[in-house]
Amino acid sequence: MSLAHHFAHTAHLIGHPSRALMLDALLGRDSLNVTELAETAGITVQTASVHLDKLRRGGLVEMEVRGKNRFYRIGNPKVMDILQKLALLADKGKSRVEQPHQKLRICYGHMAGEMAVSISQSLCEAGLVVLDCANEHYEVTPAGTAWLNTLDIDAANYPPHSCACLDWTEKTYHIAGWLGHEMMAAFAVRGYIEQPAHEVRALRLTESGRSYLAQLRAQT
Amino acid sequence: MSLAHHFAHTAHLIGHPSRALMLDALLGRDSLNVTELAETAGITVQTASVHLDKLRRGGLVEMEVRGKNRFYRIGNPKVMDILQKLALLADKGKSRVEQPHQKLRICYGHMAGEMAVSISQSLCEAGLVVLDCANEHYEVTPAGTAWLNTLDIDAANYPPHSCACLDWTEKTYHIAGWLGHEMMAAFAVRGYIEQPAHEVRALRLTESGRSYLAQLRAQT
DNA sequence: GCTTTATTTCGCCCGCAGACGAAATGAGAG
DNA sequence: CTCTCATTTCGTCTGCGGGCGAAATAAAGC
Repeated sequence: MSLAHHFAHTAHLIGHPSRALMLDALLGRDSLNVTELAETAGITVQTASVHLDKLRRGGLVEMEVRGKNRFYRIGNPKVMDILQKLALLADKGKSRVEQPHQKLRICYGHMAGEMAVSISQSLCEAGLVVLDCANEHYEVTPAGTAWLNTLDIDAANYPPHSCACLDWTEKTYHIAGWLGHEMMAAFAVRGYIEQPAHEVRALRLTESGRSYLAQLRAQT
Repeated sequence: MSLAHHFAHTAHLIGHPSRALMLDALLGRDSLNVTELAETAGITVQTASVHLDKLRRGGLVEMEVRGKNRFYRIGNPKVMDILQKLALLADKGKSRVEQPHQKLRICYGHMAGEMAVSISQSLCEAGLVVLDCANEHYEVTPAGTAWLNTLDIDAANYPPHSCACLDWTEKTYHIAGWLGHEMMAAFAVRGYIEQPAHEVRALRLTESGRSYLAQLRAQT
């Protein structure tokens, strides 16, 4: 009576079309406000409001009041995990994705996961960026600026430092902010990383990406 | 549009009270027929029938026709996993169950998981049972029969061999069939194993159980 | 063949979750 | 203070999914 109640409640929250659409929208992005979420779900704001409140009390999303906006985000990595597993169960028999590569995940618009952490460390060791733990940001060195130019990224258009993000599972910092965003975009364009079909926030390092990083690390 | 649809559908199936109760009932036992499941969920047979059909098409349960009965069971270990994770999300903040002990799980009425595999291997090494891989069953040796007597189990009441079950995750055999069932019951009565509250098909080896097994292993 | 038992299909009813409009609250901006 | 924008609360309506009774199907026993 107790256990069934528990998982039934959570599943019921996820199982609703409108709520599912909002959760889906939150998977890729950092955080969205009520109006934006209502729009993506195709419902009015007041309906979205009660839905988000239920999701929040169910522990599926977190809310942060910023100004007159209320931003919602998926605060718990377990939620991502569950949504992914649920989706994989749905089309069983069709796509036979056995072990979803969770080594690279999109973390609030930048890259996260094991691979991203190791990438960040590689760049650190190569002297392209410097991690400032006290202020929780990365600073781009002159060598780093030059390197970014080879990726068609002009560091002059951005602040001199970019946010460092503490990964949930890895417990180490990795590059976030504008640098993380641009890096991910550049890597994706060049085919260094790709997003497998039917995967939530999962990225895969391609063969060319692997060799590129190896070459980068060798230049140190 | 696609991904949200997928996990929403599966979650919707789980999220219904009646269906959740039936899934819960299936978690502990091997397989149940429609009538039994309807009774545990507190609904009529015809309603349970359509629910079970939905669950089956959703890939959450499997059906086996045996005589005029149709037995349903949870065929996919991922489903157990998901139900457990969903339940853990539900009462987050209350019970702080961080790492559910999945080392011992009830597998279709017998014991499974790491611990069960190691128990089975211990009995093998102690010469109490002999694994026959070709026929996928365990044979009870004379020494094993004597040992079972100390657990108030009379091997004479049963066939000379008991099914061997290939564990999903462990990829090795462990004792199933009547022997697995009786062993689990005997161990539970003697307090060697216990079922933690709020846990799905999870068993914990108690202190006395640990020492009992150590003693058994030492007798070899 | 008929009977019994298990399950599914049909058909209808009903409650309530979810949807929106309107109004209230909250939180800047000027 | 007022105006505006974002969000929540209130009140109300409606669609549809889940529920059951009745009937159809299936499978075994006699």
